[in-house]
Amino acid sequence: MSIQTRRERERAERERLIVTAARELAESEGWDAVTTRRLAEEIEYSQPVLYSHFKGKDAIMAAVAVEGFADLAAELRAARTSATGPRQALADVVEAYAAFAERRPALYDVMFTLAVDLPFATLQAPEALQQGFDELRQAVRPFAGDDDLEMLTETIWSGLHGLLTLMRNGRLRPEGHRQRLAILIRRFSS
Amino acid sequence: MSIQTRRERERAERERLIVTAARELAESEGWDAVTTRRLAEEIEYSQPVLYSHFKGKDAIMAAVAVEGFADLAAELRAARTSATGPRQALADVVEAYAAFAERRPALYDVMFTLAVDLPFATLQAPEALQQGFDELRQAVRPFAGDDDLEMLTETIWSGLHGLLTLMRNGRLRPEGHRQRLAILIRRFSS
DNA sequence: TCCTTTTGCTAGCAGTGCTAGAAACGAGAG
DNA sequence: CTCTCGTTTCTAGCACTGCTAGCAAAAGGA
Repeated sequence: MSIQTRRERERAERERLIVTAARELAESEGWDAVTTRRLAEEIEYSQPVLYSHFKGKDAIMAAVAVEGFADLAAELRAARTSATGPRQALADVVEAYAAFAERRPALYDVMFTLAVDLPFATLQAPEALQQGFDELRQAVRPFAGDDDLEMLTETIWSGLHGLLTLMRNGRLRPEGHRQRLAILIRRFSS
Repeated sequence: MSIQTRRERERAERERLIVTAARELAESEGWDAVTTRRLAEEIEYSQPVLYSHFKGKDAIMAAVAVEGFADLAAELRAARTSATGPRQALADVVEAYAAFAERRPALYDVMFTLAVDLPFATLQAPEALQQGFDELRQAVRPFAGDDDLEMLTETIWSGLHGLLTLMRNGRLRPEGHRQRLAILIRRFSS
């Protein structure tokens, strides 16, 4: 029994090692630099070891994304709960979301832009993702008016996501970034 | 002189052939299927011929994108000019934009999502792109209010883009799609 | 007809994700 | 302490990617 559990523990540790290495490599050099060979070298094992833990590279990326959802949810929660008043809460949550996307672009990409095989807008979605969305929903609630809260939250989220991705891909001028964010918030909080 | 011009004409024709083949292949089987070998086979020339026309695969994709900008601009213009009244014009332009993105996802991706080496939010941007953006700007103008028209247009565009990309990547439930679009328009046209 | 220049091809490089089959390792039995 | 049997891990390789050097063929001019 003891030997078995030790092995399982070591296996779990190595799995975490893989996910962490993938995330760090992606964040420092971009996802293009995350090759199976490079990753294997980083964890000091040979390539096929990766495939004994994950079905393929996509599965590793998905695991990184799930890790990211937890981080994002925590930061959104902190922003919302420390704000004074509903108007400030919405602004702060939006600000925290934008800051996360700008500070960790590679992580953000795998969470929301790249095609990974994960359930999203369903009950099977990762719990951390649902918690993160819930933070945004709570911040939006006071401004829902006649609109359906779920739909409104999704729409604001989309607007935010669009602003951030178009900015980072060079489709929008950086100068207007903050002003556009302000317009988005103002139009959705009245 | 005549021989020279004939050669140039034939070269230009072949260049169009490459771009068209790339676009059609991408639209029918996705960008993953657009490999240089596959493309070469499609145009019935060998691989290196592609590199005598374009610097690399990215340049071919950029050329496809530019073609797409012209198509989109035409559709937006048609939508705007045939609408009755400013409110309808904005709704129709948004609708036309969404329809374009949904009908031609691969083309839309290379235009607005994938990283291609093209100037965007500057005077050096492709003319068709600027014309397309101008259609949206004209439709937004009546609703600018105190907001800067340019910024407001960019913000609406981003919202639209976010809704469409998150939808297509499975991050949003398809059921609410039209409702979310309606919320976006309503919040930005008052 | 011969020569020169342009044009397009064959073959190959270094890299990718992924996998089959061999080798090394570790745990228990004698 | 040694041997055997299952796991675990590695080496080597496949089929593919974008891209390019250098040779062969075609075309135009003398």
